[in-house]
Amino acid sequence: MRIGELSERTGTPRRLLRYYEEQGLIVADRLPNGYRVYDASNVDRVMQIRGLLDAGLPTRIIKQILPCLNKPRTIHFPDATPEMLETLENERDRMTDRIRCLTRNRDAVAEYLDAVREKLTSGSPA
Amino acid sequence: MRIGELSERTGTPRRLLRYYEEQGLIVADRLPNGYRVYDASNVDRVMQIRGLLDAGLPTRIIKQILPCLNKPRTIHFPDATPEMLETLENERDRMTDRIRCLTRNRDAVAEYLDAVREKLTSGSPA
DNA sequence: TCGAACCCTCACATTGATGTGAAGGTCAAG
DNA sequence: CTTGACCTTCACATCAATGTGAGGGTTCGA
Repeated sequence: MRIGELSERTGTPRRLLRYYEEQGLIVADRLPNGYRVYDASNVDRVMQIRGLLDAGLPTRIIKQILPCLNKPRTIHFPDATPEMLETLENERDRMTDRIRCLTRNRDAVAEYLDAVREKLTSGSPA
Repeated sequence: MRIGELSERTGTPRRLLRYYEEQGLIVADRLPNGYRVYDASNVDRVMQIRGLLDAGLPTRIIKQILPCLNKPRTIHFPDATPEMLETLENERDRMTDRIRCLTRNRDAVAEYLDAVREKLTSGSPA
């Protein structure tokens, strides 16, 4: 598929697909005329990238951890340098922290919403 | 306390404390000479703001949800407009999505690290 | 052959969260 | 009174993730 279809399938502007490529997050083959071509695997890939971005990771980190997440079982250890492992461990811990923080605040918001809803249904009965 | 102490206690650059104030996330009293003064409650507040920011929420959303998270039990429903409630519900759901995504990826990273570690300890024994 | 719908690169603009520094006021201690 | 450590505002700089559009090629169907 070409960039337009990938864009539609992932809900991602073409501009960003090119940006992700520029940042080294995805690779695209080229047709003789220069058009980018993608296969189905790129859809998941882009989704994952978007998820990680939305989760707050910057592209330069995503670029580092992506290779580790690709082949779920065929993990080959490409270069696993000590620094890289350290980065990964730090990032894993940061993610855990984020999850905790997010969960705490999400629960607080949810609690508030529940309280409001209760108040509304009891306070001004239908 | 003045801005320097709050900065130290929260690990937040003064610049950002002023920025948060500018964005309406915190309020500061002023001494006659114009210096900002804070009380202890601001420490928690700032921590919470940082957590939410790090979780990926923009200041304009944080500004909206903060009033709901402040007085944990003394929830007063200041203005709880329908739009506001909708924003909150959307945000709660987005946070849930983020948590799911983050957790999935965190686990993948962790799994990778475990696999690498196992390989290392078995492959090249100490 | 023409137009529509693709695609390309290049490059400047914007937004949010920050860094950084200039120019200057305040205040306590030496 | 001066020095140093605070504080103030203002304003420009940066970085990542985006938007946007100009200028131009390709492909395909009417």
